[in-house]
Amino acid sequence: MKKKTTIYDIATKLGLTAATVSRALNNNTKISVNTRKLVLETALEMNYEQNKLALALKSGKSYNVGVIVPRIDSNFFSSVIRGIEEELYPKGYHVIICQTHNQEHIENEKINSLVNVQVDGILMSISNANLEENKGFNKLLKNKKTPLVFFDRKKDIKGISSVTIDDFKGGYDATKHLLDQGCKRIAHLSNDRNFEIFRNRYLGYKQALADNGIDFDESLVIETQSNVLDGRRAARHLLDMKTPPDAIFSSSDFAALGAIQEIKESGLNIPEDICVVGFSNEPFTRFMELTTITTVDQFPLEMGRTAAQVFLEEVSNTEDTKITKNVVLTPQLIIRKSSLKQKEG
Amino acid sequence: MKKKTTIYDIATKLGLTAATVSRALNNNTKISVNTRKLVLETALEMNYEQNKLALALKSGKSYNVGVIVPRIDSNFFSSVIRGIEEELYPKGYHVIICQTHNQEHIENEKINSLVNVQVDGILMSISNANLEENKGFNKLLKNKKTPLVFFDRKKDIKGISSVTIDDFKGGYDATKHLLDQGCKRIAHLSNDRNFEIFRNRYLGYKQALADNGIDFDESLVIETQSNVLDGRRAARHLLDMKTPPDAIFSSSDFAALGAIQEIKESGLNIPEDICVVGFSNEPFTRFMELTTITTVDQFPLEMGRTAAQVFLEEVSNTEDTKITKNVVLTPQLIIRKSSLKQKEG
DNA sequence: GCTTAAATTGCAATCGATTACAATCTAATG
DNA sequence: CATTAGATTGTAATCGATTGCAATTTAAGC
Repeated sequence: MKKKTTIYDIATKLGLTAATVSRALNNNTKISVNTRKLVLETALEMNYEQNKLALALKSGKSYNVGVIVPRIDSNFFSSVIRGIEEELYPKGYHVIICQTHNQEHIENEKINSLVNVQVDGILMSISNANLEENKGFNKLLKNKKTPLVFFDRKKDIKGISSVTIDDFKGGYDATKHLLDQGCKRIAHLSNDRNFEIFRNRYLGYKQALADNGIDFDESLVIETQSNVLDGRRAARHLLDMKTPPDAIFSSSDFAALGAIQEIKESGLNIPEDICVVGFSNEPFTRFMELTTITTVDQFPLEMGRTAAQVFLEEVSNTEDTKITKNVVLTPQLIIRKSSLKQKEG
Repeated sequence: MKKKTTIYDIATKLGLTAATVSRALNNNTKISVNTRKLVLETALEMNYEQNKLALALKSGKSYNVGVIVPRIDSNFFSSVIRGIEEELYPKGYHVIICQTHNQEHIENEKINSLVNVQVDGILMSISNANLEENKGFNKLLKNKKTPLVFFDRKKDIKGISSVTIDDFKGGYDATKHLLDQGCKRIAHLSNDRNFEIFRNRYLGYKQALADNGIDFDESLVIETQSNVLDGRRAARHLLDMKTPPDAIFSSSDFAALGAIQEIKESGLNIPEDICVVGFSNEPFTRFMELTTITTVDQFPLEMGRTAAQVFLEEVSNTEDTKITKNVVLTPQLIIRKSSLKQKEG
């Protein structure tokens, strides 16, 4: 097995120096036309390929970017990652994937690990609402040369860029839509509101109620994980109330689906008896046969692309002052059967 | 901004040599207990972290593994990747993601690119049925030091490991199930049979027919892409036949969904008039309200884990002879409403 | 106290590419 | 023909960690 050819091999063959070969290959400093031609030809003929590891060591740039998400096997996160990969690969970057499974200590570990392999930047959706208490994270913060970009689940920290959607607007629009449908008693399946995204959806919900003269009723807000079973449980609880709600706005499509299943099994009709709105525009919400689910699209592909662009801007910034961007994408309410009552007449 | 501390910094501080520090840190050659203790303490105190890039250059091992898939935003592939990441991270590897979008030239490029950054191995699901004509791929083949593991969409190439499911069995079981339901005229939505997986599902389908005395009818096999629209088109075509089929076995859940939509809109009932079976156990097949979809589970998480294990075996193999493993997982037919006729009585 | 083996530690090369600085060569000018 | 600016190329250090071999120190044995 022959080893890879290096610039030294080329240099030896041509009676030159590695330095000259390097310069010729990089089209860089003044090199005579003949030498350059000769070097390029020989390089081609010897199948030369630049050793990226050597380059990385010398330059300190690995051309790797780390992406940290709670999990990759959800449509939302995999779509974001798709966007990131598509945007960064053409610029020469490779994308390293890390999952946290929503566990703080794993998040810590992965941050450390990525910093340790000298990624040129980290794009992440946080799993730990108290990220600032995180040792690895703080080290990253101080070390300002490695750009950090939050997407979706961000934390509002000075000097850190982020790409999110306007979750407040998403929550507001969803709720307003339910009000427009004539609903008066709208429940909300929230999630851990230590995370900005869930807090903002909740706040949007509250504001929409307030703007439309509906009293906020805390008993109608239920903290729910993003899964079908939890959605069912929450719906069951709501249906068992003395005065059940006439609509549910869920901050998760999965929980919305669970709610729909529970409601239907109770013999109630959607949207006639209860309207339901989810959040994320997961593919299955469109695939439902009877009751396609109204939801809020977060444009994950776009979010990934944008996060990547922000990273590129930061990493190519040569100024002393750090660039910080906080991009907020606009969500879109997608109205489907689960919340659209027949117009009369 | 202070730079990272290196073994030289530690050495200087202790009046030692980098070599000694290195050995002390690696617990390796004989080093006096005192020196080791001193070095370890100082390293801790100076926040020393090994520079992985330097290590990578010296050792030739990057501890990065490349994963190439057609796209990441499908439940199947993202689940495989999840499995790979979970298996490899504890062993110190990072996972680099590449998408091909089923385009040969992109696949080529990404293979080259990964080899170029000296990944320690590549796990891939091929996009190009003629991969052997691929320059970058052949270079990889000759260069036997970098393990290559196919998963799912493999090519039968000597010396290359693979992890797949038994697609023949998957196709056979699905078809047999339909026959058991009393179906006599079973159509098959296939896909490009230059890929082994689709060819094997097709062959399993044919064999099940043959074993049960049903004549194979080529006009009932339709080549279909894995998406809803193509499934609809194929179903339309089948429904328009003089003698429409009484069952459809689709090698894709998405195409199966499209078929179901088209069939229902034609006023026909599932499974009474036409039974439908898909392939992959995509989440939505379980979420259908009226007609949950019978499908074949490919255990993607397990597939990813296994592929990673095969890689680990290959990479830790010190023998001269290359290990080659071809693991075949067993698929599982999951029977749901779309194909289960009411038992009489 | 001297010899010798064993235990530690140091020296220097290596992995490949880049680059400041020095050296050499070319050709033009007076 | 000598001088000199400008064009090329070479020298050597650098990025950090590892490791074979040499050198030194320590301890043991007589």
